[in-house]
This record gives sequence, structure tokens and C-alpha cells, in this order.
Amino acid sequence: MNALNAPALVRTGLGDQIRQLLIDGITSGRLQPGERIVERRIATELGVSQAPVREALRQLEALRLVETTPNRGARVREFTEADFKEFFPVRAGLEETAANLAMPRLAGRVASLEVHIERLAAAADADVMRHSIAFHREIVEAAGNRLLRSVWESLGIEIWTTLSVRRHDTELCGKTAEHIEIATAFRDRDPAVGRLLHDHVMSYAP
Amino acid sequence: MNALNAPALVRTGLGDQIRQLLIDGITSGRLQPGERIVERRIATELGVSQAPVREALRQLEALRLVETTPNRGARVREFTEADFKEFFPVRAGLEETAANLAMPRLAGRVASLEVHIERLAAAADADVMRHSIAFHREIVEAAGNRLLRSVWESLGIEIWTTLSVRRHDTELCGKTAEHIEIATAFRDRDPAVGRLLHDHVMSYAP
DNA sequence: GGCTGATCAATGATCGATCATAGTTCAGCT
DNA sequence: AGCTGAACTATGATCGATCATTGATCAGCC
Repeated sequence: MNALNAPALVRTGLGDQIRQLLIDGITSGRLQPGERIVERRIATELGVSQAPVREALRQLEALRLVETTPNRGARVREFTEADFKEFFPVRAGLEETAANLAMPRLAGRVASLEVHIERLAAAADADVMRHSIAFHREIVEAAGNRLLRSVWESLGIEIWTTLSVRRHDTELCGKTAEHIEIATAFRDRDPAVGRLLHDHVMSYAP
Repeated sequence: MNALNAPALVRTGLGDQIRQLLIDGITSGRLQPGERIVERRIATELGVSQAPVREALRQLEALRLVETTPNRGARVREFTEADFKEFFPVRAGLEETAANLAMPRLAGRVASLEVHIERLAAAADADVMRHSIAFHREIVEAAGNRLLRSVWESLGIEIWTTLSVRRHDTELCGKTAEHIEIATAFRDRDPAVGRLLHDHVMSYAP
């Protein structure tokens, strides 16, 4: 927040807006897996040129939401079981690293984590995942390693976790308790917090 | 290798070639940190248009070799000590994860690792880093997790490690012995191999 | 029928030109 | 001098058009 009490308004380019549109299309199912995404078709529909659409597609490729073949364009990915199985060990490993790095900053000072635990407890269905991830993000940020943060974000944590939970009907009820455990471990400077967080993340895995 | 005994020839687009040119420029010091990279200037020099240069710049941004500001273009990054300090914990964490995942495949069968150890031992100065990294890549691949592999590669392992070693005059002599240790640990199914590899990577850190 | 090569349509990759934004310069004012 | 804002410049962002690759279609041949 700045002196104007206004959020730092981000003047977002066309590419970013188009990326968000496509993400919404994919998560909502409006764009089906396997469906081709033709640059010029999207461009025409949105009344823009090919360039920003291309840019959006590159970003989606980085998030592994579409796959592209040289000279053959992009299509919505088929999300295989292997994709989900591969996702959680990587996420868990990153967060284990984060927890170990974050210990010095969080030890004894877990207020920033507890905020998210409370919000999560009060959250309605659709917001549970957002708040849960905010908790995890808090730890990753507390690690104070910008590269780690950036790699973690680049995994598309929220999208992939949501897709996985949706597909596998993953049970989320017990997770709040684990968040409390983790916060407690930070408070008590428990050196096993890394493994604790690792296992917690893996408990989402299919 | 296919029936023609020919390497799968990759027809690389302009963007990729330009990326490589710029990477060479940065690692060789021809492009100095802080120096602006003006899309149209590069495009003119190379006799291409702005588009593939832009694309190359996006890739360099992902490798954190340049930094871009919206509407203000790209410049060669100033590589700070913080950058190097942040790099190795992330790399080490990923490889620890890789080692743990790779254990089932490598246990008892470390021939693929030993190849790289031998090549490393015979390597001349400039090739040491390439062979050393090939050893690490072998482990990451053995993990059998394509996402992990892709995240690991996206860190720009070779470039960043090389830059760090060059800047800090990191001693590399003892590293071969550690590679042997790691291979041995895999052969013996030592569950501590993850930590071993982690610590080995961290030993490169400044 | 099944293979071969020519032709074609679709579309990604690239181009050259234009639009829009950020920083700079500088006259005009106090 | 120091501030203000208009005009200017450099350049990233976007556009519309063209080039080049890919896979499909189809006639010709065995």
C-alpha cells in the first residue's frame, strides 16, 4: 500500500490479459484438453493481433497448460495421471527447502502464518484452496530466496493443485490441522519442519 | 539415434539462435552487466526483425540473464552476490529430491554415472564443468520426473554454476572424489544419498 | 488396392510499419 | 536558480501482411 491507499495498479499488457482469459478457459473446461489453440483465431475473436496471443501461449506453455510443437502450434494439454504424480514431489521438495531456509525468520514468530490458518478456517468452499496456498506461499516467501519463490510460482501451484484436487476428489478436511502442526513446528524451532511440510504437501498427491 | 545413425536434427528457429548468440555475448563479457539490449538494434545487426529478438529476450529473462521492465526493455543483469547465494540452495534442494527419486533406478546400477566420472577425470580445464554437470544431469534424469528435469534445466544450471565458479575462483579439484562418493552411495542404496548430493552441490556455493 | 509425388489449404514464424509510453530537453514562468 | 509542462526522441508493444512448414488431398502409376 502506498500513500494513496491504492493498490499498486499494474498496467497489464495484452499478452497478460489474454493469458488469463485462456487460463480461465482451461480451468473452466471451456477449452477442452487436446483442443487446438490457433493463434489467429484467438486474435480475431479478441480483436487483437497474433503477437500478444503468441506471447500468452508461451506463458501457458511455461505453466505446462498447453503444449506446443515447432511449426505446429499449441493445444490444451491432456492432463495425465503422470503429470499429477510428478507435480507433488517437486512442489514438496521446493517447500521442504523453503521451510529449512525460513526457519530463522519464522522461529518463534508465526503470527504471519496464523493469519492464514484463521482465514482458511473461515473460508468457504471455493476459497479454501486459495487460502491454503497463501499459507504455503507465506513460508516460501519467508525463506527470503527470490529464486526459490520464483521457481515455486512458476510451477503454477494454485492451478495444478486445484486441478489435481478436483480430479481426484482429494479430501481437504484434515489439512487445517496439519497447517497448525507446521506453524507449531516453526514456533518450536523443530528442525523436522522441512520433512513435516514435505509430507504435508505429498499428502495431496494422488 | 535412428536408423540413419544421425542425431535427431533439430531445426532451430531464429529465436533460439539469437538466444544462443546473446548467451555467448553475456558469458564472454562482450555484453556487460547493466548494458541495455535494444530489440531493434540487435535485429538490425543480425538482419532479422524485432519478433525473434523479443522471443530470445523472453528466454533470457527466464534464465535470469537479463531483466526487463514493462515498456522499458531489457538489460543484462548485474549478477549480485545475492543471486549466487540464492542459486545453490535451490539447485541443491532439487537435486536432493532427484537423488531420492532416482534411488530405485540407480541402486546397484551406477554404470551410467561412472561414465561421467571417467570423462570428468580425463577432461581438460574448459570441459570440467560440462562433464561435472552431465553427472548431475544423469541423476536428475534418473529420477524419472520430467517436471523435475524441466525445472532443473530452467535454472540455467550450467551457466549460473560456471559464472559463480569463475567469479569466486571456486576450487574444483576435490569434486571428483565427491562424485565417486555419490555413485558409491547409490550403489549401496545409502538412504543418505539425498543429503550427500545436497551438501555436494552446496559446496560450490560462495 | 496401395504407393509416390504434386498440389493445396491451414497456420506458425517472421517481417516491416505503426502506435503508445517513458524519459529527456528546454522554453517559459516564478 | 528551480519548477512546470509542452515538444521531442527512443523504443517497447502491437499491428497487418507475407513467408515457410506441415499435413491433407488427390491424380498417376505399379
